[in-house]
Amino acid sequence: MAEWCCLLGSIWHFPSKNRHLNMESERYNAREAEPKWQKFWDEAGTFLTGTDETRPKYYVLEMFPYPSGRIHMGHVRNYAMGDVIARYKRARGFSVLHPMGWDAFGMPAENAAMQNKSHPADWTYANIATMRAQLKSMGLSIDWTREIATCDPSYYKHQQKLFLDFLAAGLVDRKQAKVNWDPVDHTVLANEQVIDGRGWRSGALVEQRELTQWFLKISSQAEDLLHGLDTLEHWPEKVRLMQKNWIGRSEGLLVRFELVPSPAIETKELEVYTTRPDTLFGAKFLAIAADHPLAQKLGESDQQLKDFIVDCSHRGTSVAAIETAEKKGYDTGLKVRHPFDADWGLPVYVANFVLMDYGTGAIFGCPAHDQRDLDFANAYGLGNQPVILPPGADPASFTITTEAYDGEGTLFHSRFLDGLSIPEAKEEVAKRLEATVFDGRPIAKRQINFRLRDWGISRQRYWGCPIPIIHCESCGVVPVPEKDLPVELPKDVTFDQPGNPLDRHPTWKYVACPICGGPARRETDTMDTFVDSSWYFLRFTDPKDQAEPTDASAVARWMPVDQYIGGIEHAILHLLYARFFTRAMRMTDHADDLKEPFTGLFTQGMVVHETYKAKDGAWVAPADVRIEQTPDGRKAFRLDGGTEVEIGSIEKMSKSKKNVVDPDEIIESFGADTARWFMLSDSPPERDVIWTQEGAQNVSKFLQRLWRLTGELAELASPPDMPKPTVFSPPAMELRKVVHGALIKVGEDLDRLRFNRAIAQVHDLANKVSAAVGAVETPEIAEDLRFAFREAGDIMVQLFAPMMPHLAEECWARLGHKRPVAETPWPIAEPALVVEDVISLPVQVNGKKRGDLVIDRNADQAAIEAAVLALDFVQKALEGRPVKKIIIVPQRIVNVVG
RNA sequence: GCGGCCAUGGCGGAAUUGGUAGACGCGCUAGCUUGAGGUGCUAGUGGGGAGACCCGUGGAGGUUCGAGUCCUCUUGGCCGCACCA
Repeated sequence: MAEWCCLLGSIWHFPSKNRHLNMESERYNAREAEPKWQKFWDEAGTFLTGTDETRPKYYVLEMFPYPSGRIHMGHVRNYAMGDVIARYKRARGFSVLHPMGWDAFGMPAENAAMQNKSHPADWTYANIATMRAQLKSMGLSIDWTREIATCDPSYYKHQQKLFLDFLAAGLVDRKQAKVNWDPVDHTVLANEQVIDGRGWRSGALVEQRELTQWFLKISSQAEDLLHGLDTLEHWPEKVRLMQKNWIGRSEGLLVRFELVPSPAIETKELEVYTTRPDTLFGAKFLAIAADHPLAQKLGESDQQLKDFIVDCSHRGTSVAAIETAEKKGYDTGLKVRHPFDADWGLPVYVANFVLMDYGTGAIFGCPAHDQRDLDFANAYGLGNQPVILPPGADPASFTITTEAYDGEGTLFHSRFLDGLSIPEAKEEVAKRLEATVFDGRPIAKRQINFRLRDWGISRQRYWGCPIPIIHCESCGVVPVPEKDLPVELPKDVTFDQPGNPLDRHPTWKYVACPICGGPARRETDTMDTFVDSSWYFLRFTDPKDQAEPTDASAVARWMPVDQYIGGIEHAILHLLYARFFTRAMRMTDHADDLKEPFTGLFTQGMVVHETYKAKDGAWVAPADVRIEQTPDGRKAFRLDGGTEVEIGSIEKMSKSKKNVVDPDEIIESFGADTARWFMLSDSPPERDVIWTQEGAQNVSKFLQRLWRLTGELAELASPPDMPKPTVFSPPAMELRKVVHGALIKVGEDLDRLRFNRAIAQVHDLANKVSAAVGAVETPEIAEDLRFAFREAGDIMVQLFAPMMPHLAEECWARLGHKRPVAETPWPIAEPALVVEDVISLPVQVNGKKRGDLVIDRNADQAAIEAAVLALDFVQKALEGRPVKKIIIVPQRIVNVVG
């Protein structure tokens, strides 16, 4: 063989001779290998949750899916990311918790039941079975023994217990409230579920209705939820900011204005909330919301006002309506006295821009320093009086016409406040008004306000967690005794009419009162499904516990979640509710001393795909399209008929535009490893990734290349257990440096979730290892080089194992290992290998690179300076100018200034 | 309207966080191999120039020995909130 090689020496420029044979004889067959290894891991229990308490724990969690029927590419990306982390951390020596469950309650199951005349439970569990099989075909390192479904009584039983404990702890409220009523779904929606005035699911225009509802008092935790954000350093800044704005804390003053007595009204005062008490001397009017009690009262005897109020309630909630909404008001004829001057009367208007559900539903208007107030004042000729003088402005000439000034400045035209800064003036006004008594109480009170409202959880639906309450005619609202939990959903329900099947069930809702035994009925509302997902991550720490929702020691062991991964669409709702639940569960002794549920949060981008449109305007699915590279660029043709279709814009995968690809088909044709690798390569994980058929093919080619390269390495490598030689020849040393360099970089990248970079490193490593293999001229190579090839093969496989676990196992076995790579510790880099004795320093002259200086790594400043000045390209670039300065950044760069 | 993010070759994107711009991949070009079903390999590939070199990170300034990175202004795109007093 060696002789033959020498005879045909030139052939070694094409080391592919071997490769070619490998390629023909043995392609990697994902379709066979993937199920084989999935079965192996499953039977070996490789991914059961680590029980070794001496190891540090790592809890990695992807947002659990709604069982809609089939997984989509977004799931593939989400779970591929989580799985890479889980596998990597496991290899790094952590005890890993990586569970999976189902967010299984919700309206689509009821909609499906209506359409198919089936039961929501049947539909849901069938979907779960399908999707579980699909997820398993991805080769995820999940501990399936911890699987939970929120629609299972063994789960919601504990949720009912939590509700009762929250109730006892004063964290639950039942009150009449104006709610968003979805007339299509026949249910109440949270504010957050109303988008542009429409139901987030049905798209129907939402109506306002007064209903008695159950609320979780999330606003009681507003301050803590806000402060907690500061501790969440490993959350995206964007999400923290969104939550901060959502909570919407403001510091202000409640001020009671004395009403000038009028025959129309008995009320003596009008209370407003303001964050700008400093501008009180710029006040020109008061305004109240159309649904303010005072406005309602006045409207009873004033038809014009009544008409105006009705007009306000019809105010559109669409984006366009708000943008074009004019400031409108109605003068009530009432007057209030200025708190600092009883002779100063201010008119009271009903105004369409004042909101009843914020503050007190009443404001004082200072037109000069608030744009809305100015627009209003200009419309009704109320004038304006500037009281804040911008820095450097002339007090004699400073006026406001159409633009309010809300910046920094000094008080003027404000009597005793003149000359103060805004904060000083706020303080002074607060102090004085707190000391002023009207009608037996201070006229003003400091108050912190939040935009965050309590969380209404009542839903008039069947497929949700029943609220464990019984309404008794004599005892009132009675909690279901704990021994009677769970309150299970009745199975015999129909969906042939709109509304809540529980409410019209013939027997289920009629029960005896647990207290008096008298006739009573069950609460027929069920919980918002966001409740289900607000504590599932805690349940995962001990999912089989029959007695309690959680176990303190399990919570202590596993919580918080170290890395949580999901879509940005949950930035506010789910993540805020989960943070609230963590607090509420801690207060009711269900969450140990847990402060925050998720230490690290990562919001991944979407999977997008180009769209295809036929001549007749119909969308065409990618599966029905063939892409060709033509001299005129990429073109798309229908598979049936071959007519060309237009390649349209790249959009989020959606059924309506048909630009979806089915994970099953991808896994069937390319394998899970290819799908996983594609999802992680090129695009940074937080950005959108564009799925293309060509891209998947390219990944598949690279996968085959890794397989062939591993085969070559297996032939060149020493046995797995060979001791490390003490001396290495230059080629062996070179290879080891490359391999250990890649090892360090991939580790850094995976630590920082930079999967795209880690993948680039694997590509680079494969290129370099390939070159080293190609440089071998004879199969009889020295032991030290054999060791280097052994190491190169092992480490290369381990580096891509988290991303392509099935291929990695197959390659690992091919390299002669008996134990699976999934159970092999991460390799340890030898840092000494990465340090060069001689380094190449880039040399700049006046900031422009002119060449490199090769010099001993430990050379001192003087030696470097001397060597740099001796370089001819430096002298040339200096063009005879004297050297003013030489900047040496150690190990980095040299800059000669001349 | 308010707040935030982003802008780098034909494309996706790197850039040790103020230190060699364009790693890696795609695409493209040339050649070799294979000869039929999703090949493989080698070389090249920011722009200009024959060349030493020059120009280049949306645009205009600035700070610095040195700026894709920091500051100011500006243009374009994306996202969140939306009359929250």
